[in-house]
Amino acid sequence: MTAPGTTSPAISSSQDTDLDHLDHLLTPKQRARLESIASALKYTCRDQIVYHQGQVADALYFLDLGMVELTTYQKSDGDRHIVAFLYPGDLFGLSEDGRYLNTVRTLAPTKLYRLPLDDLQRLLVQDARLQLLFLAKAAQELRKAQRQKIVLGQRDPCRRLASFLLEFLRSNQYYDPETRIVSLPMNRRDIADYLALTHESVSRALAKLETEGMVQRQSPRLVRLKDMRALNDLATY
Amino acid sequence: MTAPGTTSPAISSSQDTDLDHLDHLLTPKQRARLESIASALKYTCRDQIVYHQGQVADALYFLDLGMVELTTYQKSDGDRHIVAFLYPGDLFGLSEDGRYLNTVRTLAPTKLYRLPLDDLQRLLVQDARLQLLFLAKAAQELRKAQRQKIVLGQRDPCRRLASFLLEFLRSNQYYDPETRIVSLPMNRRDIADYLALTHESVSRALAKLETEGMVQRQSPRLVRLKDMRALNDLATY
DNA sequence: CGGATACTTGAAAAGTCTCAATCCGCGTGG
DNA sequence: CCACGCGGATTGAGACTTTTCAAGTATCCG
Repeated sequence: MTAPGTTSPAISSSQDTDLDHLDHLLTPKQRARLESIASALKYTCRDQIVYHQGQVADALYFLDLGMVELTTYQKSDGDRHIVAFLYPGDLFGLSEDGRYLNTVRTLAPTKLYRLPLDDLQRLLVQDARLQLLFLAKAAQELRKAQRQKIVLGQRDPCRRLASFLLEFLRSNQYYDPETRIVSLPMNRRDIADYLALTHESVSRALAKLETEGMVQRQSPRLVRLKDMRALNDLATY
Repeated sequence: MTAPGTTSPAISSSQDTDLDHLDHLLTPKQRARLESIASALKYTCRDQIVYHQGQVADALYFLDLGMVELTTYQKSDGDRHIVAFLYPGDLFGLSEDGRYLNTVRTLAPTKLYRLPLDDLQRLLVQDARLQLLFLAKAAQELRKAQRQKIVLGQRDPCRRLASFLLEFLRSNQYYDPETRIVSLPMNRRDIADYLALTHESVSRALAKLETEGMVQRQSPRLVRLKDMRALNDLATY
């Protein structure tokens, strides 16, 4: 990631990691400006709603700590789709016609910043370099969405699950490189709704990955990645 | 869509239509500036490559006329996925680590503008209001990707196909509101690679929609939308 | 008009989903 | 500290659907 002020195009910025919070790219002045319009929100427990799909959209949110899920509900209320799991450093608050497109729910204790849209727009018009960072964030989300679309295009549930597990490599909070154990912050149904499978299929896919020696289940929520290479091959094929 | 200079947040802009080309939102000065860095490209026939996945990314592209497809190839070369079909007014050129993520191919005679990244970045830093328009475009692409992800989550091929057909309502070039006929600019295999199906399944789904009275095939490439309401219900469910 | 390509349709195979029962882990309360 | 109970997770069998493989038909273009 390039610092603001360089000539490297923000639009083609490289992949971010957990540590690349927006903050680290800001000049002290930019940081102060953003803080002046931002309000910090803390959620001490999981399953809290940040906002609902269809509510009037008046702010953008910046995830600082924890994890949230973005879900979209179809007309028949039983049918939901988890659009994304967000990590620290991610931006959310996508809207259309002035209303939020998703419902945002916390999966863990979470800290985030709320940026009112009108204040933010004023700020971004004043500070074009700061705006470039937001443009880069948008590009990052676009890449993520595109990747996820390709994952959903795979027929084999094992491939989808492998891709899903490998997403956690970016996370410092839910993946321990020492033990190579992923600590899943969501249940099987959430994973299923994210990968467009049933929760039974998720279980079966995980069992298959285990019999093939790619992973090892310590407990339902703790999965050890045994053969990273094989998982990667399966995911990217 | 709001004109530049209003206080309505660009990030929450409403849905665009074919007519909402970037040009229409520009001040004469902005337009002149963009033109000064842009070079027009014309493709007189289909199946032309604009750029390949993996090439060094040095420009953003603006689609003015025609249609292009964005495809991503997996390691094994038989496996491809069509990420998006782009309409006039769409922006493309997404990259990661300085290289394009997709291969872009024309599906019809096409006119587009090439905007070199370094020139563009300079311009966007100078003109923060112009940059807001690009931010809005990025948000629009993000909405599109999210919708498409939900479509791929549907199991039923008929639903996916219904969503696909309804996407053409936005297009002035490939949909005629009078006769309600969609003129498909791509073959069954392209549709299949877009919807994550086989081309046989696309055929069968189309046949099923026809027996159920929702559409009528005039010829393989010409599909009349008979029951718009039913199609919509099927797609959005 | 002819050839090649694209499209449609059919039958068998493979896979996931549904429904159901069982198992496990975790928190609660005794 | 341990037993209990609840929700989540796993596993099994059958129904259903899509894919695969193959053949036939239509369409487009030279």
